[in-house]
Amino acid sequence: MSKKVLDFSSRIRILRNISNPKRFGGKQLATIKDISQMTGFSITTVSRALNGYSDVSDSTRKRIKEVAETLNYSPNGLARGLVMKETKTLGLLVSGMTYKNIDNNFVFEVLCGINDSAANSDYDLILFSTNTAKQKMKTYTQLCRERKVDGVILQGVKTDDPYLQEVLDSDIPCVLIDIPIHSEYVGFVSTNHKQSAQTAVEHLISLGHRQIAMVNGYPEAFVSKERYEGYSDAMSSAGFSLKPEWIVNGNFTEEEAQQQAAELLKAYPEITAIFCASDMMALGVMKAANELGITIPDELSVVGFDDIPTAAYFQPPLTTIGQNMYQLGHEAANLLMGMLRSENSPKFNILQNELVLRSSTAKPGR
Amino acid sequence: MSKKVLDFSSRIRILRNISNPKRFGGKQLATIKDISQMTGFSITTVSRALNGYSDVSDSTRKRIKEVAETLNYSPNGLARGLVMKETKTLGLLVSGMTYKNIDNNFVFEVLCGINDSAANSDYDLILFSTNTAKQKMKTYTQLCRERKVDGVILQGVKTDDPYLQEVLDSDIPCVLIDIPIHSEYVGFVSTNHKQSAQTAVEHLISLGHRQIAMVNGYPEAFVSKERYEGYSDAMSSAGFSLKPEWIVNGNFTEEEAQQQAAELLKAYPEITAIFCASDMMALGVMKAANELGITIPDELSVVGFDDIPTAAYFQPPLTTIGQNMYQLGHEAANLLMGMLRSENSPKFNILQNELVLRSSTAKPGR
DNA sequence: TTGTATGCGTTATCAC
DNA sequence: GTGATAACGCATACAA
Repeated sequence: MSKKVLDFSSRIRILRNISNPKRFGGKQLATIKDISQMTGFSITTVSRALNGYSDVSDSTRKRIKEVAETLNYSPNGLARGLVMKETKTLGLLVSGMTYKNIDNNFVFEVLCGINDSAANSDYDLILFSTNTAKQKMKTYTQLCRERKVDGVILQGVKTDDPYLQEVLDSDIPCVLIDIPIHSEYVGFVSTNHKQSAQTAVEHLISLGHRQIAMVNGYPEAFVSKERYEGYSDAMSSAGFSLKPEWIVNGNFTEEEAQQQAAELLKAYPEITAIFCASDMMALGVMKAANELGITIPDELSVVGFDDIPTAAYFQPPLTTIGQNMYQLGHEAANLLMGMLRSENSPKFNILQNELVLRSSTAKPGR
Repeated sequence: MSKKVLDFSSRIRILRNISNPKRFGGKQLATIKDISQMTGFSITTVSRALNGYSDVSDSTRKRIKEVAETLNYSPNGLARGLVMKETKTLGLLVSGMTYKNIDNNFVFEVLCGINDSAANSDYDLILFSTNTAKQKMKTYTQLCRERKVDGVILQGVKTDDPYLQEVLDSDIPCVLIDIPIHSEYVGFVSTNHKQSAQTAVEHLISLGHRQIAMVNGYPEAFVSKERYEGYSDAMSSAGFSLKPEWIVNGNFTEEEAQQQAAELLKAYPEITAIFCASDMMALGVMKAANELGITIPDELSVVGFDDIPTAAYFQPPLTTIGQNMYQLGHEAANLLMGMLRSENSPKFNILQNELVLRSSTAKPGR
């Protein structure tokens, strides 16, 4: 029995050398086993020496580290992850990383924030590259479990995404961006959308505007709901009645916003200001106004949301609500890593936006 | 002997249930072993059934798939990678994913292209989050080997980066963006920088300009060398002498370009046009001109490079060389995956840029 | 301080 | 068509 085993294993060993089977990086990489053989110490000792355990003599450690160096040893993260139950990777499930979103810095800024945060830790990021076709095969949860990420950040998923609930129900630590849910394994980051919207509208009101319309994103989005509430609160507080027909959805795209705004401005020429739920939609509104011969800000004031880099270059430069997306990503990653570190670390964080005054708003004229 | 083994293993098993040790996702995840036990088939059969091997009966496969479904089974990518020598992940070593680069869509577009390409395959992306501090500890090669990526895309690394050579020397399949090196394991993608620069300058010449300066990036960058050559070729071909003092480096930043341009324009008021190696630097140049009371394009023509989204909103809108960064990323990923698939797949790809005419260039006036 | 033995979850080889 | 079993590279409980 014992003999047979030896025979078999040695046969394998020979085969392995002869046939040079497929292996990582093409050629054979050094393992702790190799170091063990070269130094004469057991793989246990090698492992502990390399991992900085105290119960190994200085001379041994020195020798082992030397050999590791000369062999150009790198630990195998897969093997380590397999036994450690921890991979030091964060999953990123980010919508909007596709061709048509290229003009939208939003996602990139968040990404930079996450990346910078991870760079200061020992985590790497894994970007789940999925499209609608692939999504049908694997749920978000499956992606995370196969890759064994320690936690995941979700950005741009819709509140009614069927897979979202599955992630929330799972026990994968998770941080949501702009979806306010927190529980044992779930946290979130967001900004004060409602209050910011209110501030934006109050700014218009303080300028003397009374006839203020709104171009929102789409109703299912959490941020749209919040921004709408801010708008309506500001209007109500000022004693103005809400006109449902003055609130349209531009689906966060420039084109739809332009079209919606054109109809709005034609049907209700009394409108003197429009609050938009994104800068790109504000751009659409400005284009619509332009085509109708309405000058901004003299005849129409426009406020955006986001403060994308381009907003400062619009004609006229756009007054908008500035969101610090970089910080949002940064906080998201920090929050997640905190959750991974301890049970009772904070589960959410709400950042404050600020009104950026430029030249697209003025007193109502004409 | 045999008995002792059993004793020990069962002790472990008990311990494992009692102490509920740390495990992925908090709770126990189903493995093929569990499926094996529930169905009564061996783990070998389960593995083959799940992986679609033909030598398993239909009824068996059906049963196994059923149980896998109810157990909510997901394969463990770590274990699989360990034995398969393949992880289906591509590494991304991208510089410029940090706070100060937020305004630069360049990186994001490349990323989108890579991401979209990966989305149509079975690869995921791993973003190595490194900073200067961490870089001192681990080389790019070490990062790749630890994570066992199948290949890596390098973007924004400098030609003189000490770690670059190490990656090239390693046997990790690798695609470089804008560094023209190819060998057995190395490929690259780039655009026709030199010819595009030439085209840009020829455009200025055809407008009647003779006194054309250049604001370049920094000398070590491959793209800067190429763009300089395009500039000098165009000048030489037109019979104009090159004035070294008219060629300055703005280090690809708006600020430095602005400063350099200011000095240039003050020292040589005869200059009627400036070719810039990036749009952000062109913006700096335009600001410098503005401050000196030089109007664009009447008194000074400016051409940029990149065609970032904002360029169309500059005042005046910027004439520039349009690079399709999305496509660049897309091709990079495709190239790499092709190399992973077969030995003799193409190793490089050079995309064509195009001149985008806007309003920052005109006939020399004054 | 060091070594032995076992397991992490999967695939591959071989025998039946 | 199915099942033992070795192996991937590493970490760890325990014995020595």
